[in-house]
Amino acid sequence: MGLDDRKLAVLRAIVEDYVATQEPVGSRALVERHQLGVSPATVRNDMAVLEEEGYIRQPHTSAGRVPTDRGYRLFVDRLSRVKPLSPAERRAIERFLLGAVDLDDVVHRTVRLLAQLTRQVAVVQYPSLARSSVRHLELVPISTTRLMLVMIADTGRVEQRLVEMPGPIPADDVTDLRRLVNEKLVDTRLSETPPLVQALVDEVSPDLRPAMATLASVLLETLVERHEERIALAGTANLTRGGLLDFQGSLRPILEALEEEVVLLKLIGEVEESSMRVRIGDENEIDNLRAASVVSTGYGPGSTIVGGLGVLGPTRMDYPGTIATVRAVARYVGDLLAQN
Amino acid sequence: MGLDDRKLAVLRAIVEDYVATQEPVGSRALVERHQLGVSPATVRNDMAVLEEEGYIRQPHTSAGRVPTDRGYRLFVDRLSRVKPLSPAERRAIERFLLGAVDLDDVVHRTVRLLAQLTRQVAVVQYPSLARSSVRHLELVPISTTRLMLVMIADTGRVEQRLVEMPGPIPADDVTDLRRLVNEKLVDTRLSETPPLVQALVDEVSPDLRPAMATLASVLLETLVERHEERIALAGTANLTRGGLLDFQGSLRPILEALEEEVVLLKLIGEVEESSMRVRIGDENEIDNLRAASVVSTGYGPGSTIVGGLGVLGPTRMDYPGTIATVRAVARYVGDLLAQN
DNA sequence: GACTGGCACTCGCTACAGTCGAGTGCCAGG
DNA sequence: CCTGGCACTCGACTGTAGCGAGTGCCAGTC
Repeated sequence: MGLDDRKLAVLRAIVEDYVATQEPVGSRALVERHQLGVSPATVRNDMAVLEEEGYIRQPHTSAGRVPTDRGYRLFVDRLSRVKPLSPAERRAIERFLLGAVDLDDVVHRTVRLLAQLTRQVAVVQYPSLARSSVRHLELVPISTTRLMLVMIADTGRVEQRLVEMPGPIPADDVTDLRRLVNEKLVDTRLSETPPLVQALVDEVSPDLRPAMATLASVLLETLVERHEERIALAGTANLTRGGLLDFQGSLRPILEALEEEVVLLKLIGEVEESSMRVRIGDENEIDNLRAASVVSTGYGPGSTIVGGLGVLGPTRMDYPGTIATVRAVARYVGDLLAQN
Repeated sequence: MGLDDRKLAVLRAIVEDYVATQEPVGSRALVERHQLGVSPATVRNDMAVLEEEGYIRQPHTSAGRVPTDRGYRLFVDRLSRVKPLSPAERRAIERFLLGAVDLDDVVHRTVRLLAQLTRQVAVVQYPSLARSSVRHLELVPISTTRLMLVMIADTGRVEQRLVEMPGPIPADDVTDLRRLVNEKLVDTRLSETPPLVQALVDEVSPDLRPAMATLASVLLETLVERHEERIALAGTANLTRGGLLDFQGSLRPILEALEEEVVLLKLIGEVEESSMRVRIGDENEIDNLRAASVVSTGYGPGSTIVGGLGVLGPTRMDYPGTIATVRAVARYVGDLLAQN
C-alpha cells in the first residue's frame, strides 16, 4: 500500500510536533498547527492507515499518536528537510576548536562541543591506530631492563607502553633498535605492520634478536591485536533532560552501555566511508540501547577516515538538527587534522 | 546535653537499619531487630531526644525516623565498627590489579574495581605531576619547526605536548636541548621546577636560547601552571540503584558535577596525608553534591602520596564497608606503584 | 470517490471520600 | 527511669465519579 503525499505530510507533522512537545499529538492539534488543508476527520483516517502500517501508534486508546521507530526511520529517510546550521552555531564550532593545542585537546573540545550543541551525549573516537601511520617510534630507557616505547602517529596520537626486556640492555643497543624500527616502520599503516615487524625480528643481528623479539611482541600485541582504541565521552547529564519519559523510565541500561568501551566503539567506530549513520531505537544491535538513537559519522583529514564521532539521545530527537550538527563538527575536526 | 550510651546505640541501630532497608525505621522494628533490652516506648523517648539534637528526623509526622547528615557524621566518627574485608574481596582486589601492565592500565583497573566493590561511582586521580619527579624528557622532531615533548615521570605517568618552535631547528640542536633539559630536570619534583627551568634558559648558549625559551614556556605552562591532572571515572550506572530515592529524585546535578574535572579534583585531589576523608551530604562544598557523600583518601608508594581516589554515593551508604574498601584499594595500588 | 461534520464511545487523569495501619507523643503506674 | 496503654496523626491505598481529549464510524455533501 502506497502512502500518498498527504499521509506523508501527516507523518512528518506528527514527528515534528511530537519532538517539539513531547506529547502525543491528536488530529485537531495537527490541523491547527500545520497547513494541511483538510479537516481533523480526514487526518484521522490518514492516521488510521499510518498506524496500520506501523509508522505511528497510540500509547492509550484515547490518546494522540506517537511515532514508532519505523516512523522515525521513514521520516529520516524521506521526510526531513535539511536544517542548515545557524551562523551562531558555526561560530561556536570555530571558536571552540580554534584554540586546540594538542590531539588530546582537540578530542576533548570536540566531544564537549558536540554535547553542548546537540544537548545529548557525545562520543568521539580518537583517531584509530589501525588507520594511522607511524610517524616516529621512540625508545626511552627506564631502567637497565626496561624501555618505554613511545609511538607517535601521523594523526597526532601518542601511545606509550612499558617494555620489560629479557635482559639488561646497553645504551648502544637501544640506539640500534630505535634506528631499526624507525627505518622499517615509519610511514607504514599499523594495520599493515605485522609482517614488517616479523621481518624485523628475522633480519636483525643475532645479539639484538631477543630484545627485538620482545619489542616486536609488545608492538603487535598492544597496537595491533588488541587495537588500542580510545574514546571520549561527554554530556551524560543530558540524559536526564525530558524527565524520565525518554528511555522508558530507566537510565540504568544506557549508563551501563556507555561505560563499556567496546559498546561505544561499536556505536561510532565502525565507519568505512564518511557517510552519516542513523540508528533508531530497535535498529541498535545493543540491547541496552533499544530505547535510544545514535547519529554517527566518520571524520578525518580530507576524505580519509581516521575515526568516528556521534551522539546518542532519545529516539524522540531532533534528527535533522542533530544530523546537521554532527556532520558539521566532523567536517571541522577533519579540517583541523588536515592542517597538521 | 550528653547522649548516653543507649541513645548512641539507638542512633547506630537506626543508621544500620536505614542503610539496609532504605525505609524509615520505627521504634518497634528497632527493638525487634536489635538487642536493646528496652521497650519501644523507651526507644521513642530516646528518639525524641535524638531528633531534638538534630541527628535524626521524620519524613512525615507518622513515619519512622531517618538519619540526618549530622547523624551520619556522628555515626562515622564514633559509632561505626570497622568492617574487615572478606577474603573474597581481598582476592578480588589482588586478582584485578595483578595483571596491570601500565600506569594507564593500573588506573583503569583500579577505578573499575572500586566501582564494582562498593557499587558506587568511583574516581581515581592519576598520579599528580606536581607530586612526581621527572624521570626522563624526550624530544622528538615532528617537522622542521615542531617538536614533540614527551615527559616520563617516576610514577609512570607519560605526558606529551606539541611544541611549535620559533624557527627551523636542526637535529644537533635537538640533541643538545634534550641533553640539557635532562641534565637539569631529571629527578626534580615538578612543583619545584619553575626556577630551574628559568635558569636553563638563562644559562644556555645564545643560539639555542629562543628554542629553549619556547620549550621552557611549554613546560611551565602545561605541566606546572595549569597542572595537568587526569581523572578516571567508573560506575556511574550505580547512581541509578536505589530507584530515585537517593539523590532526592534527580541525577542531573550529580551527573553534571561528575563531568567537571575541576570538581572531581576538588573531591579527591586535595589530600595531604594518607588519612581517610569522609564528606557527608551538606558538608560537600560543591552545591550539586549536597545529596551525596564522598569517601576518599590519598594513595602512593610507601607513605608518600601521589594522588587521590575515592567513591561517591548516596548519603545513605554503608560507610564502614565503603571506608574499608577504599582504604584497602588505596593500599594495594600504593604497593603496586612501589614495585616500579 | 474523497472529504467533512456529527456523534457515540473509550479511557486516562484528577479530585474526593473513606479505610487502614504504622508510628508517634504523652501519661499514669510500677 | 522504664513500661504499657491510649488517643492521635497522616501517608498509602482503594473506589467512585466527572471531565475531556481523542478516536472510529457513519451518513451526508461536493
